[in-house]
Amino acid sequence: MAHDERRLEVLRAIVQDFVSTNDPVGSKALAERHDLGVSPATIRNDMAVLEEQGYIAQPHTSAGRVPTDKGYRLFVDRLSAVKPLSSAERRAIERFLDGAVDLHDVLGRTVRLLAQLTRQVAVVQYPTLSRSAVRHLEVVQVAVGRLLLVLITDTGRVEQRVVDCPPDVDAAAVPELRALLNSAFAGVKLGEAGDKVPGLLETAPSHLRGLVAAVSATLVETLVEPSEDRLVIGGTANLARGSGTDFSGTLRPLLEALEEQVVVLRLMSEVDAGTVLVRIGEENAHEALTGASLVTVGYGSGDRALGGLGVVGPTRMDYPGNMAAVRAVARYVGHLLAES
Amino acid sequence: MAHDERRLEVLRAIVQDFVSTNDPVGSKALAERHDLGVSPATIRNDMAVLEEQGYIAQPHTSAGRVPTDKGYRLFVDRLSAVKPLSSAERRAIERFLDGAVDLHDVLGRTVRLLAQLTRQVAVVQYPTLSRSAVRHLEVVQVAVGRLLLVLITDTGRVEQRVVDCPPDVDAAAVPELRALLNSAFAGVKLGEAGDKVPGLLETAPSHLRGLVAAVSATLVETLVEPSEDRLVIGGTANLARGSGTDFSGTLRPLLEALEEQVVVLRLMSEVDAGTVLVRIGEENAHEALTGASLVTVGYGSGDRALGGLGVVGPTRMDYPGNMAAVRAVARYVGHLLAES
DNA sequence: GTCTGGCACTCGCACGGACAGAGTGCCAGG
DNA sequence: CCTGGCACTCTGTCCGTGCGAGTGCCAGAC
Repeated sequence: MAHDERRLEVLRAIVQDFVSTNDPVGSKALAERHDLGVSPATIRNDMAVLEEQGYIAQPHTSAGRVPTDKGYRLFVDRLSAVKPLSSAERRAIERFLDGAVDLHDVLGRTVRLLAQLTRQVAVVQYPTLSRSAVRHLEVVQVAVGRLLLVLITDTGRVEQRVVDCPPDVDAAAVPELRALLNSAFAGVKLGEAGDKVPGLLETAPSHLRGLVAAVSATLVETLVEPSEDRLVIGGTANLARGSGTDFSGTLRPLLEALEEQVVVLRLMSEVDAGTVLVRIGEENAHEALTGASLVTVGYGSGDRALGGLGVVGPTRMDYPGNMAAVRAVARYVGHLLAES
Repeated sequence: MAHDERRLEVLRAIVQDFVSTNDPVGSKALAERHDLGVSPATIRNDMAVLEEQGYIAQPHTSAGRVPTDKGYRLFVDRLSAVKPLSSAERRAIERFLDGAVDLHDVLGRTVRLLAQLTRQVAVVQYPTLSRSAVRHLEVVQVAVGRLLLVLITDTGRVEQRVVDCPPDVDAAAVPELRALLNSAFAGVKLGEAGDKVPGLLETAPSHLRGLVAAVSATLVETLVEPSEDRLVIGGTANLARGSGTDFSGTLRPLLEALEEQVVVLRLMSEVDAGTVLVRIGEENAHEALTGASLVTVGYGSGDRALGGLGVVGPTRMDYPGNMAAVRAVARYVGHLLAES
């Protein structure tokens, strides 16, 4: 039936117009800006149906129509063509990310890049520790009875903890301990590090056993604990754009939720590498995100995602553009981390 | 002269009232809320003088008076009594900061704490590398022709860089290199690390010389470079407080300046440990900060400041309270870093 | 059956005048 | 030198009006 076809076309036009102008869009303007081949009156009929179905709504009786969350959802699922990035954007990605000196730098650049490309708030998660593997463990005696444990993962992440130990540990024990830990944990995914501890304790020479137990405990407790995952956030200035028409009263809770991190981290934990996930308005369980949309994707080379990244913005956002940007950046970051 | 005395009292009252209510304050309200012992008419005369001297201004002909930047300056310099923290606040500081597991955690907690105590945007600088001393240098071979250099400072900061090296480096060279670097750099302030390089190169055995040169170069270039200093920012949600009366149109540039970091870092570099520095409105050279005030102080035990911390807020802020909070937190953080 | 043009209707919003309130400056008297 | 009183100014607000945008519906055309 050609009707449904055109009705969807109308919805698409409404979304596009509203996203670019931020004004409720009326039948007349629609007919002028898009050549749908029909008159405003016909469009009005279609709009009435779309409204009845819950895809659009009018803020006031005599204003134009605005897409609802449900309308955006349909748009994202069925109506938006994949928008290829411009070559300028591709070049910007390379220029921005090449030359990063360490993981912190990579993620910092990534978040700035994403914020700039999408003009939204960008969020990048550190590679999840539990999915990273141990590249190296370093032990340094920093004082009597005090060891510093440094963990370096294959994703370039470096974490350190101070471990208290008996004061009678002599200098020779440290290299021994280091060797022991590395042979036990090197290459092991951190999520599975806990399983290695019993075996390690058995094979450890008796004079080191207490030490190994203490260090392993710290390793598993404070480093593998996934709640420790970090987030880098940037581009919050973009929230204050558009003279505050979006997020008029909800800006503060949103900023709070972003700083809290825990909400966003939970959402990030659901991402898959390769599949861009879009959450629109009310679809977000958390109240502060009710008026916002998230576009997220996992990054990481190969199988499982190392972490997530994405953007947060008003429901009135350029979904195709943001999805394309997020996907492209994630892909590039994945490659970057794989080579290092 | 009793006149000047009372005039300053009036200014103090104006600042206090305006800070707490955010309404231009008139002579009548002043006479009611503070017992200055004189009538509104007399206060009006004083206010006229204060206005002529540039300490206060009226936004509209028939509105109350508002302190100018100059007025705040006088208030901060001469009129504000040091406000001791409540015991609840002291306890909050301890509760918040104790139990931090590493430097990142300490600074993260600090920024949240400051933001919460002052209800402003909080800013904490990582300990400046150039003033930190090397505690330990670690070298790990992560691949053929690729070394990972990890630097641990006495302030608990950990930085790492990848160094390319000739592919023929054998496994035995790594511990040798590590020992060499540590004996040369341990305890050395990073700002002076560059001076040690020539001596190190001379004493190094010839088969390691190339390697040592490459590693030292990376160390000095990318780690000592002070521009690399980092900032932690929190509490930006507080900017959106007060229904946006402060920072109405200037919110965005301010957020951008904060994210840019470089502006704030420059200001931070001027701090002294122990002396709280207040910069008010137009006193800030950078345009985006023109409508804001900064309260900063250096932290660090003993002589020179390791880094700075402080808050950013509207010129209409509780200076005594924020100064007290900033000072107390800095002192506590200084102790915390000294023990670790 | 479907689309189209026309028409009456409903609101929101911008404009403008009136009004009340707050605050000031000034002046004369204590 | 302070005080009470008074006239003046200005802003913010409220209300009524007119305009424009947009809709819904209906009868007629293809």
